[in-house]
Amino acid sequence: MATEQNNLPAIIAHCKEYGFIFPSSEVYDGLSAVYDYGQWGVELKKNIKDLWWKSMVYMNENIVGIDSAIFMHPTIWKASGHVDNFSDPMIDNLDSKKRYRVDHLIEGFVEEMSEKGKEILAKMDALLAADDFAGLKQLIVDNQMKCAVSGTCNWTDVRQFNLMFSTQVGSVAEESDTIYLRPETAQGIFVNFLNVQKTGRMKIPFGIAQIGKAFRNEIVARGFIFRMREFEQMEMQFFVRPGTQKEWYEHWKNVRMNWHLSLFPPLEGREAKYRFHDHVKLAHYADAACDIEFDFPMGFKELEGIHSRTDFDLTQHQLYSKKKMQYFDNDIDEATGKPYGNYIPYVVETSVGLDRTILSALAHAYQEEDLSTPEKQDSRVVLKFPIKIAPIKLAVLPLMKKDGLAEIAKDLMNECRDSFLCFYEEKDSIGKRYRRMDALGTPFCVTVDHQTKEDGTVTIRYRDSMEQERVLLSDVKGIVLNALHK
RNA sequence: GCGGAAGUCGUAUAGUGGCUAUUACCUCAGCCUUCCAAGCUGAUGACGACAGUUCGAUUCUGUUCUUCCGCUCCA
Repeated sequence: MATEQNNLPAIIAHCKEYGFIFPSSEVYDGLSAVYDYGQWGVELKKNIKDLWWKSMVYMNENIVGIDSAIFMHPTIWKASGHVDNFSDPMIDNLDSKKRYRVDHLIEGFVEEMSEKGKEILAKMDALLAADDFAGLKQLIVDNQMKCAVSGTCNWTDVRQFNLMFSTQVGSVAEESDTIYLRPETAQGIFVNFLNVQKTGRMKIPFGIAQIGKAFRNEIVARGFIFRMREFEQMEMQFFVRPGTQKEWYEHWKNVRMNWHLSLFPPLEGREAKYRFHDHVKLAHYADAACDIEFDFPMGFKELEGIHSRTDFDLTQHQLYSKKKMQYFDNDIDEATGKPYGNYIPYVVETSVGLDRTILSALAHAYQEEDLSTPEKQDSRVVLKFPIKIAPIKLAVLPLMKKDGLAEIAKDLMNECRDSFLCFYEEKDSIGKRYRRMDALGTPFCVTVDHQTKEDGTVTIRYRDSMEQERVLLSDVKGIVLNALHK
């Protein structure tokens, strides 16, 4: 359980005030559950993306990346099951305010019936197939199906909630021209499975990684950037020989958990911020699934999903596209002494929400520290980002504008700027500038003073400890690079 | 989508059916100072939006948008 208070409102305000994340279209009152990344948020996002990409693609010779289009052939979403599963007719009870999936309500109703039940189910299937919502409501009312909570038959009309955004391609608005914005990035990998396997001469087991936007028309989108209508996923589909999926599933569970832990190691004396949550009820495509959950300000919530998707997706695409999705495995099966031969690979998926990872980083890093002494009340807000994801790595601050200190500082900026993002500031007192950098999460500040002109040293000040030490001006770039690559 | 609550400068706040809408921090310009939010002078900037009632609405009413809390949903 989270023992700290929910500081999400403070984080949201901080993100806006310091240029990390703004409500989208704010001058027009905003757009529900859509946010824009500002000048520092975009750096944070980019750094996290790079870390993930490096750990998945660069560190594994059998994993390559792609970037597939957001627009895809409409049949893909029929094959994947999204057209059917994403658009269930729903009905609300007006007294209890409970919402039901119509098919669940009716199936629950007929559960204890025999002959009459089958009759009703047959009717329901026919009505569902015909998209006859009025008929479905009539069926519910005629049979006096009651809400389990309120016990009444006071129902709204049957409504359909399609969680996929649609748009038109081409000038003629016929149904065949309706395409969907992808609700997940995975299908872009599955439909390119053979392209990548063949052109990359990939041998199983191998993986395809992708970072990209996906869109879901959520009925309820809440929790700042936790659940947005437009969001970004970082995911990898790992293709394996059937029968080995279990061990690969366990392998990726561990690898992915360790990635999160390496980014945010557990603080001493504190409970772990991450945990696994195994799915008991599995989705239609999976034979094993779990979430990596993070202790967000609003409690433990899903950050990443690890799913063993079997051969469901590739089989479906083979069925709908009428193209073979199989792989020829030359390795020798010890049981038979012959090659494994043709098969449709099984898939283990790791899929992490980029925006959620950003929120987890913010939640982890955001701290209000009391620095009061007996003489003076004082406090600071500091973002303790790991150096690798900090938007600005180094702030260069001349103690004052005069006496040529600014020139030395600017020379240092020019030396460092092609290696990492630097920030230059000469306004206000040095203490104020340090605190401003704390609020942005900048790990290092160096101050150029008069002594610099004499002996070529500067003060380096550390964000987390607030300690300062004297180092050679010529060493500064190396110190930052060293910390960055540790 | 349902129920509840709330929207005042960038942030946090005060207040009002009627005078130039309060204060602090922030931001900007200048002076002074120079190693952890110093000081002085000045400046920018807000009643979420649209209607209605009214001589007059930021204030009352309605609608709408957005946010938060709870439900619901979560392939």
